[in-house]
Amino acid sequence: MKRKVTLKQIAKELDVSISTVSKALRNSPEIGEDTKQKVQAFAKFYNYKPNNIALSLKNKKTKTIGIIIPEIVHHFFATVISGIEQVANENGYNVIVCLSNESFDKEVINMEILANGSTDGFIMSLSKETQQKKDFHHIQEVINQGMPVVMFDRITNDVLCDKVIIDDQLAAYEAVDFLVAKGFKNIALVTTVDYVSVGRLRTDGYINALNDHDIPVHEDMIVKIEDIEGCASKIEALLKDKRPDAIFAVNELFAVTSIKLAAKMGIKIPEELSVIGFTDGIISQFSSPSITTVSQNGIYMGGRAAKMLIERLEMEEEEENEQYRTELIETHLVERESTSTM
Amino acid sequence: MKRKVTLKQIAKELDVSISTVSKALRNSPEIGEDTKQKVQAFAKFYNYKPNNIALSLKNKKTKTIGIIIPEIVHHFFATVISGIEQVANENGYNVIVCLSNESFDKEVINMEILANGSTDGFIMSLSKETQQKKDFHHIQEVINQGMPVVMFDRITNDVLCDKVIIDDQLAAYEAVDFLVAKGFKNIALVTTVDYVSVGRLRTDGYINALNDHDIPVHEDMIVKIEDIEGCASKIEALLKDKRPDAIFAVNELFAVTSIKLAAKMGIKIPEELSVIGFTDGIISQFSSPSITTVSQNGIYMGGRAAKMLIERLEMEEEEENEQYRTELIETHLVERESTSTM
DNA sequence: TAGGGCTACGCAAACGTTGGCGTGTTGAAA
DNA sequence: TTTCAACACGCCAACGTTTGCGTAGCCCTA
Repeated sequence: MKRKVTLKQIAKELDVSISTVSKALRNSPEIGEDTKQKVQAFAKFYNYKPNNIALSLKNKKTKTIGIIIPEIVHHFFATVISGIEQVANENGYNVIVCLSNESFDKEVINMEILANGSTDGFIMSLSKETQQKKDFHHIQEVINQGMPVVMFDRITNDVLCDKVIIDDQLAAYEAVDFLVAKGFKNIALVTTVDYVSVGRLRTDGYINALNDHDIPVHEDMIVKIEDIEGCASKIEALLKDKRPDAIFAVNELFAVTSIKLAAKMGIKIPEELSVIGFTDGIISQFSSPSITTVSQNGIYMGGRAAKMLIERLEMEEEEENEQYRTELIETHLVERESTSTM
Repeated sequence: MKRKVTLKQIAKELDVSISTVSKALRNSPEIGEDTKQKVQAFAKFYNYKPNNIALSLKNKKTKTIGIIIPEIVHHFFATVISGIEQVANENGYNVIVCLSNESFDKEVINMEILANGSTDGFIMSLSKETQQKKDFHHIQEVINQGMPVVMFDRITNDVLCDKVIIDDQLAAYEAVDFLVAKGFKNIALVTTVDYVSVGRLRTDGYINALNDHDIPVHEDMIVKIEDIEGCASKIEALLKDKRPDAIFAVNELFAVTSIKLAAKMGIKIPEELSVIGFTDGIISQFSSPSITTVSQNGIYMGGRAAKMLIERLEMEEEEENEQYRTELIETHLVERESTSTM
């Protein structure tokens, strides 16, 4: 077992000083040709690679991005990570991933740990609990310490930083508009509880769309789901009691669950019920019928977030007052089998 | 913007030495009561937290686990990460995730970068290209340097290290056995090309099961898929030409694709065709009909891998010769709607 | 009053790097 | 022969932390 070789060992072996080795390896003109040759050959032979930790300590840069998301077993978040990782890698950064599991406390702890030198900045999406508590001191603190933060998808306006989001309200509006254009009047909404920012916005879009088309908004056509466990019964009740001719669901899971329940009740899709989901993930593609959905390009979103963070990290001091940006990612409707073509 | 406070700053402010501050904060009996009080109060006020990088450098421990997987937009891998992250966190470790995108070169580069001090050990699943090239020098090198490696799912026997796998062959055998027990004779296999280790093993299980039941194995009932693009046409040909009464697919995607294609061709599922998949993911649960599948508990698998790695990391020197283990994770068949109940 | 022991602290090394600056040696020009 | 530049290298500090060991000051005892 040969441990990693250090500058010191090379120096000792070659009977020169540590700094000579360092400079020789970095091709400094200070060092003579033959010494350089000797050092470089030796280093190559022993496969010398500088120690990242030592470099981080010296440079006060870790070349690492901290990602904090609610969960990873979720297609959208996985795609975002994928996008971040790609752009990060292209720019010489690594990513360290922490999951909050929708818990405020875990989010805080993770941030604090990573903020103590492990990362140069953060890309994050808020946990449900954090959105509910509206307590963002941990994020503010990190920003105050001079670490840039980029928030995506589940964001808050209470913290000033770069953000990457889709126009949730507009996207929802367009989805509902699409349904209205098809002639549906009895459009139900399956959404999350209000404190989830994206849920709230999508709900607003739904309401606005109906209002603009002079379709009355019935509260009992709106189902707000707290957690996935109890979702079936609520949707079932909606289908039975209200008999909507279309459903707009704010995520894939709600959409596919609606479809499955409807199928079980003998409601034909899309003939008797059209369904539109949100987030173009695996489920929408492979469910039968496949689901018409508002596509949200996670890879692109992650890539943009990474780009924004890295730009800020590599900004010169003088530019540092550049103000924060909020980037809107475009969405589009992917038409599939769950909406009728009438 | 108040930057992080260091021991040195506290020392200066309080007019004591750095080591006094350090010892006071760690409650050393060497330091007088009142000095301790003063230092601790000051540190708390300024929210002092030791710098992880400096600690890593000093202790030669990063408390970080490197994860290298082919891709993250893949339910199974996401669940494994989730399991790793959880156990890692419980033990004070963070995880740094790198994606190989099925590329040998990226796998090598990622490992080399992380091995230069960024992580204490690795948990990995091989990229397709690596399995094909059978070149594992990068892994061997890391192990030689004294960093433990735990491989999961896509492993190789050419490298000695801890491993966590399911008994792919047995699981496949049982799935096919299940189909045979239902009376099917015309059982097709949709699998990967042979160099993917798990694909190969599952194929072997299929063949063994048929052999044991004296059912002839027809090569043309076996479809080997290289990449997902061309998969539809091959499966379509199989369905049309061979008219199998059951299909065993080595992953979710192949299973759901088979089902969708069959449905398009008017083949009723499960009445005319039963399908069993592998990996109990989102797709199997939400597809219609939902898919009977061999469940592979990714969370548990990741947790076990993390546990094995951490145990080895925290092993005393003297125990270090403990030999490598390969842990088998149990699978079980989840019966759903895609297999007939006859 | 000298010696011993204890308390409470500081010094310095170490982890692995980098880079500014100081310096010994050489050779050539004056 | 003296002087000076250029070259080639080493020293040292710094990044932030921990910890073994040295020691100044004090009190107590013989």
